[in-house]
Parts: sequence; structure tokens; C-alpha cells
Amino acid sequence: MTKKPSKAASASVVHSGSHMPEAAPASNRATRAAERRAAIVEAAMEEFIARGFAATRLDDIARRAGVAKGTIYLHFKDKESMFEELVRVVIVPVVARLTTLPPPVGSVRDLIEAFAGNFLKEVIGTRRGDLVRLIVAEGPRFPSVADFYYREVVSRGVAAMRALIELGIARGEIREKDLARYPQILIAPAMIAVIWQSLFERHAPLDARDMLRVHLDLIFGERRTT
Amino acid sequence: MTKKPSKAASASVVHSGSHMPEAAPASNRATRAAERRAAIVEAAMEEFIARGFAATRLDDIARRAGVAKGTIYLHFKDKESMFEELVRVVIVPVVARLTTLPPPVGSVRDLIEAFAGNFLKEVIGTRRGDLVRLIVAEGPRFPSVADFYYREVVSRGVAAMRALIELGIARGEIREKDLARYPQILIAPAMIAVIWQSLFERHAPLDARDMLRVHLDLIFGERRTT
Amino acid sequence: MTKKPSKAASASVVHSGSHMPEAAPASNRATRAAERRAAIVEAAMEEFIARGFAATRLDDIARRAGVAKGTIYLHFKDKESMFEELVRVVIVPVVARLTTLPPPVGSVRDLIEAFAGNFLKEVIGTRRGDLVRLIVAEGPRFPSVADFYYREVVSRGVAAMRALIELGIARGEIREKDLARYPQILIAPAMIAVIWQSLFERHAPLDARDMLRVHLDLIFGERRTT
Amino acid sequence: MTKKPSKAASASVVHSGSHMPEAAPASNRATRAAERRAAIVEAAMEEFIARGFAATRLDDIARRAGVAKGTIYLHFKDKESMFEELVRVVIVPVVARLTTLPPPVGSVRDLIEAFAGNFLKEVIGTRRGDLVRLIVAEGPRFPSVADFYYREVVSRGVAAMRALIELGIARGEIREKDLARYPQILIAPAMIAVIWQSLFERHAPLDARDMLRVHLDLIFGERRTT
DNA sequence: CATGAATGAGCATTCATTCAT
DNA sequence: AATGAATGAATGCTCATTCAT
Repeated sequence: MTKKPSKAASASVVHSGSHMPEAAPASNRATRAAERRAAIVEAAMEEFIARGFAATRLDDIARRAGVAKGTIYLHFKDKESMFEELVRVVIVPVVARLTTLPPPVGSVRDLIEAFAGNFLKEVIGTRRGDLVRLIVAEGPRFPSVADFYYREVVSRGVAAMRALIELGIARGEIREKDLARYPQILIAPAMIAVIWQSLFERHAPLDARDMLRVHLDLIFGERRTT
Repeated sequence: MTKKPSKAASASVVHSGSHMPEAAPASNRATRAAERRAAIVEAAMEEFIARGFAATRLDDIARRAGVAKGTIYLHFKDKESMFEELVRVVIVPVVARLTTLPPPVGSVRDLIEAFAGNFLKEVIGTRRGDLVRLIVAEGPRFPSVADFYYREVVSRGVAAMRALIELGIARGEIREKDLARYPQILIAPAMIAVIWQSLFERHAPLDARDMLRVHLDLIFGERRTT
Repeated sequence: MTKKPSKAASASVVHSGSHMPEAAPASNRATRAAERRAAIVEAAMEEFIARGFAATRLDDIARRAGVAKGTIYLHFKDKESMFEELVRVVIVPVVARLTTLPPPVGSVRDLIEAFAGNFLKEVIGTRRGDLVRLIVAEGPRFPSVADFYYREVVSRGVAAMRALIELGIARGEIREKDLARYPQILIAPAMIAVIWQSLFERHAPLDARDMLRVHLDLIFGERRTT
Repeated sequence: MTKKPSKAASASVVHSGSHMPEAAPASNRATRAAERRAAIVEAAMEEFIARGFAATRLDDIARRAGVAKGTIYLHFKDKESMFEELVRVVIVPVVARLTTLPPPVGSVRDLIEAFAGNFLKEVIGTRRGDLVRLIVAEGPRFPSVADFYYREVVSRGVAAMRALIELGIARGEIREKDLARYPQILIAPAMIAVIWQSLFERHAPLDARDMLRVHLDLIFGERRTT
């Protein structure tokens, strides 16, 4: 019935950040295919986040993407590989962006605060945050997804945090030396914030930015000047 | 063929802590019914944890519980309410146990360490830890579960932690006064440990106990004597 | 809608020859299951014969058998194994009957005529004849069916015919000694008759009985008295 | 990837016997179209023989023919009419060849042996033999194919055989006068040989040539000289 | 109460056919 | 003419739920 349901008008997770001149018609074959594929990925992510892998219907994805059901199979082998590729496609640019840290000028705390700011803006409370929860939810049934996520995001993030922590210790900004062994502690409140937004936001709103600040105070000692 | 698969011999999550006289033969009607119900809950939890709500088949639950499929419907209205009741049934005794804190003798750090010890033993890396991940996974599709979990576990846990933090601040054990506004920070590494066990244990084992100790050092200042 | 579509009233291929007292109610669980299974086999055979394996819809089989689609899967793993088992179930009793030849009294020609008479009555122009054509049609795609058919029917039939031919040669009834090397020649017109009925009956009716008689005249020499 | 799979290099069934000057470049529009059509027919026959009508995918035909899927629809209305036309196109030249019998010099047996030799070389164990089996398989679902096959092949073949048999009877070569009423008996072993090759060759190889010789011995009396 | 055979709505996937390029 | 991306009806199979025994 409703052929083109306005194509998920919300800000695209997939394309955000791309700088290609979308204004131009640019409707050659390859472009159209890429657009459709992106629409499918976008729609699939919405549905998977909202319902989980097993409960998501390809019919709904197709409808939301504005394509026919069969079209999905022109781009993905089956539902499972769609899910797996989807995670890759969405995660990779985020990682790329987050790991492009500003040059190490200023204090370690400044660096970490910049990182946290990015995270707050790009992940917490966004579709991407929901995706993190989705990975937590489906990881055990999709080892390849868990593997990918560990390899591309977690291990890198842990390594980056460890490097910063060691720098902070060397410069005397961080007192607790054992922290370098558990960079997870540095990240934990941010992860909790992500999950909290998904599950409990309506029960008790959480000021993630303020919480992260308090957490950094705990690690670096309270700041004299805000 | 394999009709009665010996009912998942592992330590029951459901009954631990119950004090009903199981020793007695007690094969009256009511007892038998209660046993069956417990077996179903136990089996359902295993299956839901392993596959998620949507992908779990009642057939498998019945087989694991050693009952017929129809029997499940004598105890639960349908799959959804089974899941919802299941979470209640499993969560309640855990909460009861965790909140039965020892009397506030000794330092606040000692109290929190006792709590963390319990958590390490009873939750992290156990079936109950998996249940937490399951709630994170299915929460958005089961508002009643998320509501229940928030009300019974999260809000209580947060309140309890806040009380302890305030006590610690009052006694001078904790320096960071803002921490009382975000007890989540205190709990975050424990939650991360729970999730880490489920998803990344095989990629990189995590010494949760040691990590929690480091985290407490961060909050209370390093301990002079271990 | 049409719940019980009168269950293919035609003479059952599956049960024909059984002498169980169907008059009795006899509706215990096992009996009912066997009846349903038989109904499915019956219906499946009709559909497979009429449309071939690939073009047959399980929906139609179910409707014709008077059961729900899911019921089929209580009895057969999938469409393929249903087809394979079906051939076995239908073929076996036919083989049993045909190989129960009358005791070798009288001439070899009498024996073979008795056999041909059976074949005319039980196979040519019947559902079972159609099944033979179906096996010819689907054999290449179902090696297991071709294997089974060769092992249970063809090799036995060839061996039995060879024994009769050798007996006929020994007794001087058959002159052509090389015939023992190709019992297929003896059977060939009967097979042609089977196929002719399926394909060309409406173009040119074939008196199979008379044709087989002429063929035997060819082999044994013309009969003096019919 | 493998766009043009070199077009099934084996001897073409479709073109064999054609005398068009393929050597010339001859790339005008009409010729190119005819070549494509021939490639499609060739590919379609391979696929239909291998999988049967219903299980054959146009995709596979197109790939094998080295054309795009849509191109098939420039030559054929749909899958059904492609199958129907295909049978015509392939059968006609075979019939033409087989019915071009050598002038009736020598004995009737010689004529029939010449015919059998042709059949052995051109049909039994070849792609065309498979096509016969395909017609047997799909005939009931394609009355037009069965009609065509009966009209063009079967009725002509039967008439030709009958003429030969009557000649043989008249000349005293054939004793069994009733044979003229059932020319099918003359052809039956050849048909059985065709089917045997398709289905049971790997179970028990059949020397078709020798079998046909024995069959002729049966009809004509054993030959004095080989 | 307990059972498990039976049901049928629901869904992933396929593939003949169309049509814009 | 030729292409192949797109379509969507069709179909095999699953599984939550029911109910006669």
C-alpha cells in the first residue's frame, strides 16, 4: 500500500559526516544502488534496535527502506549477514572519527575531556548508542559481531585509554598507578550512560555530561577552575 | 527419545536461598506443582539467556524442564508473561540477599567491599550476570521488565550506594563530594565486568576482583595495608 | 474453510490390499496417527504425480489430505524426504505382492502370463503406473530414489525374469538363448505400456493386454489355443 | 564474474545438421539474433534436462547462454512457451534425420538395423535421449508438448515401424503377424535403453547395441551370419 | 492435572517477469 | 536490441498456542 513511506526522515546514521555534494542529481546506476543499500542499512538498524535481531521482519525493513523485499537480497545474502555487515558499516566510520583525536596539546585531562565530549555528542543518547546496546544484546548469538566489535572498537578503545592513562601518570596528572591496568574503569561510566539512556531514561534522567565530569574529577583530582 | 534430560543439574538459581523442607518426600499436589513451575522457570532462564526472548522455543524450554509443552500453559499465560514473571522470580531473592547488608560496623570501604564481594560471587560470571545482560538486551521490548528492574534493583541499588557514599563523605573516607550525585559511577565497573564476561571473556579475560579493588582505591584513596 | 475435503475418496494406493477391519472405530492415538500419515502419503502421491516434485505445493498436499500444513512436518522432515519415503512406502507392498508368484506349476509361459496379468491389473493404467513414470521423471534429481528403485524393483525384477527365461530355455519353451542376457527385453513392452497410458492414451488407446500377449507369442512361439 | 562461460562448448544439439555458413563473419542483426536464440535454446535444454521444468531457473539459463535474463523475453513469451518451443526446435531436425531412411534396398532387417544404428548413435546415451526422458517426465503437465511429441515423433515412428513390419511379414522375414498391430514392441527395447541410461547406468551398465541385436534376432529369427 | 498431536498464522527466501536505461 | 536491477507473489518451514484424551 504505502509505497514510499518518506524514508525514515531522521538524520541518517550511515551517511552523517559524508561530504559528498548530495545536491547534485547524480543518479547514475552505481549511485542509485549505493543509496538503496544505505537506505536498507539505515532501516535495518532502526528495526534491529527497536525489536532485536530475531523479532525483526524483513518486510518491515523493506517497507521502511522504501524498497521491495526482494531488493534486500540483491545487497545481502541473508538476514544474518545483513546484521553482521550492518554493524561493520555503521561502526567503522564512528571508530574512525573517535580515534581522530586532536593533537596532544594541553593536559591529559583535556584530551580525555575532548574524547568524552565526542562520545557524548556522537554516541550517548543517539542511534549509535542504541547500536552499542544491540551489540551487547545480540553479541552472544553473533560471535562474529562480538569478535568484530572487540577487535575494532573495544581493544582499540582500551589501548587508547591505557596510553592516555600512562601519559597522565607520567606527567603526574593521575595518581592511581594501577588504573593503567584497567582502562575499563575510565570508560565504564560512559558505557553505563549509554545503557541508562536506552533503558531508564524515562524513569530517571541522567546528566551524562555532568556524571563524566565528576568521574574525571575522581581520577584527576578536582579541578580548580571549571 | 531423551525424554527427561535430568533437569539441568547445575545449581538452581531459582531455589537457592529457599528454605522449604525439600528433604521431606512431600509429594502432595501443591508441592509437585511448585517443583514443576520452578523447573520451567529454571529451564526458561537458561534458554532465554542463551538465545534471547524471540529466538527461544517453548519446545526447548519444555524439554529442558522435563515437562510437556502444554504444561507450561498451566503455569504461565503465554511466552511473554513467562518471561516477565521469570525475571521477577529470579531477581527478587537476589535483591533480598544483596540488600541484607551486614550491620554497619567498620569503615564504609569495608561495607562496600563486602557488597562488591557478594556481587562478585553471586553475579559476575554467573547465570545471574547473564540475566542482567538479558534484561539489558530485552528491556526496550519489555517495558514492564525494565520498569520492574528499575524499581526493584536499580533504584534500590542506587539509593543504597548513595547512602553509603554520603556516609563515606561524612566520615571523611571519600573526598569527592559530587560522587553522591552519581552513585552509578560506583557501580559502573561492576556492570562493565558483568557485560565483559558475557561478551569478551574469550578475547581478553578480566580480573574483575582486582579491577573493583583498583576502582575503590580511586574513590577512597589507596589503601595503606591490603 | 473447507476443512475436510472428503479425503480423496478414490481407492487408496497405500492401503489397498490391507485387510484390517476398518469398520471398527479403533480410534486410539497410534491408529489415528497412522491414518493421518497414510492420508498424507496418499495425497502427496496424487500431487507429485500430477505436478512433479518441484511444482507440488505442501499446501495442496495438506488440503487434499485433510490436515494442516504443520501436521505434515510431524511425519516427514521436509518435502524431499517426504518424497523419498513416499516412494518406499508405496513401492514396497507392490514388490511384495508381485514377487509372491504362484508356485511354479505349469509352463514358464503360464508363469510369465500370470505375472503379466498381475502387472496389468496392479500397475498399468493405475496410480502405481503413474508412480513409475514419476520415478523416471524425478530419478535424476533424487539419486536415493533411483537407487532404491533399482535395488528393490529393477534388479529384483530383472533377476526374476532372468530365472524364468533360463527355465524356459532349459525346458525348450524359449528358443532365443541370448534373451537370458537381456531380461529387459521381456519387460520392455510392459514398461512402454505404463508410459503410453500416462502420455498418449488420449491420442491412441493401447490394448496393453493384447500387446503383451503378442510379445509373449514372439518369445515363446505362437500359442496353438488362446 | 564468469560472464561468458564459453557457451557450453559441447556439440550443439540445436545446430547440428544446420548448413548455414557459420564460417563467414556474418554479424548482421538477424544472424546475431538467431545465434542468441540458439544459445538460449541450447542452454535451456541443458538446464531443463538437468533439473526438470519447475526447478530450472531462468537465471541459470541466461548465464549458461551468455545473455542477460531480460534477453530471454525478447525471444520467448515466458518460461512455459520457451519449454514448448524448445522441444519443437530440438525434435524437428532429429525427426527429419531419422525419417530420412536409406532407400529400401536389402532386407527389412537391414533397414531396421540401420534405423537402430542411427538411434543408438543419435539418441541413446545422448542429450537427445535425455530429452526423451524429459518429455516423459513433463508430458502430463505440458499437453501441448505431449501432443506435439505424439504427432511428430511417436505416431510417425509407429507408422514407419508398422510399414516395415508389414513389409517384413510380406517378404516372409517376420513370422509373427500380429506384430504389425503393435509396432511399440519393436521400439520398446530402444526406449528402455534410453531410460536405462538416464537412471541406472551407474548401477548396471547396459550394452544397448547388443540388446537391440538380440531383440531383432527374436523378431527375425537368429541370424546365420553376423 | 498433564500430555503432545494438531493447528495455522507468520516469516525468510526464491524467482519469473517487468522496465528504465 | 540488450541489459540487469527491481519487484512482489508464491512457497517451504517454524513455532506459539490449543484441546481432546
